[in-house]
Amino acid sequence: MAGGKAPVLTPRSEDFPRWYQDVLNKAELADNGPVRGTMVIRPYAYALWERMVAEVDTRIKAAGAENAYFPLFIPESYLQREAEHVEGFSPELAIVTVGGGKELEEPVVVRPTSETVIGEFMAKWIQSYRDLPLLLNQWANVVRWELRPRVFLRTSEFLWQEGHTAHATEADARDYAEFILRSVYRDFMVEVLAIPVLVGAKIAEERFAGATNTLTCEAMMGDGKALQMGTSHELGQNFARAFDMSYLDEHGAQQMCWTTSWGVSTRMMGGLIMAHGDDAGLRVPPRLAATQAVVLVVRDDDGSVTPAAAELASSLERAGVRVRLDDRVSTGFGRRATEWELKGVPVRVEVGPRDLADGQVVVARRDDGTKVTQPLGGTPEAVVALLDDVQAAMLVSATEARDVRTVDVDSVDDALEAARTGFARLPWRLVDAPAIQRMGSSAVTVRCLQTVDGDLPGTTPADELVAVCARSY
RNA sequence: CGGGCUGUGGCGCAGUUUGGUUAGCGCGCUUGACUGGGGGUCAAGAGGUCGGGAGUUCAAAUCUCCCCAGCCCGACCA
Repeated sequence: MAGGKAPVLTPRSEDFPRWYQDVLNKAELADNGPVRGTMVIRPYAYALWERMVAEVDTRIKAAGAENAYFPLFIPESYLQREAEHVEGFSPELAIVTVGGGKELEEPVVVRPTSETVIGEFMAKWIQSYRDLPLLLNQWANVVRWELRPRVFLRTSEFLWQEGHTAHATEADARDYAEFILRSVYRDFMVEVLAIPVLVGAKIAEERFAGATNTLTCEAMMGDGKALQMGTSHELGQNFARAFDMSYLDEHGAQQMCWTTSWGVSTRMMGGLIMAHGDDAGLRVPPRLAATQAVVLVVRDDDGSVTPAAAELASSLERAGVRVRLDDRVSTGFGRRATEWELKGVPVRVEVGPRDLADGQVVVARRDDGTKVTQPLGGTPEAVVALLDDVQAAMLVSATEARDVRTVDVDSVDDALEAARTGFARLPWRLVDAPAIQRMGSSAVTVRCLQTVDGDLPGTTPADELVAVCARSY
């Protein structure tokens, strides 16, 4: 009991990838699927994903986009209409050649992304400048055959949201791509996930296949590596030309559309785990949590504790808390406390006979592990307030953890050194082709370009930009 | 595609070199008792075509051959 008990998880500092695997298993988040590279998302993790979907979907709708659904199967010929697009995606395509027992005349591709099908239909729907902008989104699964899969971070099939828009002008398309990045993605990640993200532009080599500009939200994980959490692309007129998305303007002249696409995926689950997790497991920020508080019956010898705990859970629910009652008193207290910690439930309310006798409960917060006693009557208000505190504290600590590992440097050598443990901010003018080569051989890449004060490049001259360099997932 | 390694209850492994009776161990699971404020203790259980096939042998997890699957490193890719 005391002392020499094996840790619940492999410590993060000992073996980070192993720790990640342990969290997936012990917190009952996911399993590997039977086909290599696929994953099974278990109920607890799926509940978190549903919360992500709800929050992101609300923001997407506020940005004016409407949901629709396009087919899983795409004619192979569609992909081929945009040269860079097909070149970028062909190595990771899953292609169906047999259907209904017969060889297909034209193979169909399992969508790796839907620019092409959606482009085809947008072209059909857009006739006039009055049809613009056309703002669509779909929630779907996509398939990109992966050789080095990792659950949530890189799987052959994953769930995501892909937005596709068409605009009358380049400026309008650019503004919208930026708006999505800032007001949908960054806002969600910072406000709900409590993960501070850098916004920036990808360098040409890292752009989406077929894009003229790729914007990104980059987060730092607990081991100092970067994770691309979301992207928003300006597609210029590449897809508009390939699919003939054109319209008549107010002067009766034919014009070509400008399009964008943007997405976030189940990869965010991996980001959540690696940005907030600790040696006791996952830590879920309250605004995301499907279960914000668990009321834990410590023990119940005379049958009086469970009803009191249930009543407390009801009052928490009435106060707007997403709460769950754990009255499995036949399982040891320690076991259950550990389980909820592994799952990262932000607040745990412990109720036992001793507490009831004293007219109080013990309230434990997951983020920093502290416990306080609380008068029974005032618990709902206290928990509501505490959830806000936890949310704020998690963002602060994640931001501090990132900033401590972020260094301003002025040489490639120093950047390589700094990238061993975190992010290096290097003047972009110092990054020439040989420098990219050198960094690449150390698995370091330019994650994004930003202005000096951390904003999107916009029209800032290239030699005033900062390149954020890091190892990445 | 090249090199290396591994397949044994749900998970992690031992046993294979030197064939030998009912194939073990830890975790998990079931049942019960005692417990209970941080993975509690004890006891009794359930669960295995030893990756697949062929062969050698009185006898194969163990030796031989073929096949399959997975993992790691390299290459490639993002």
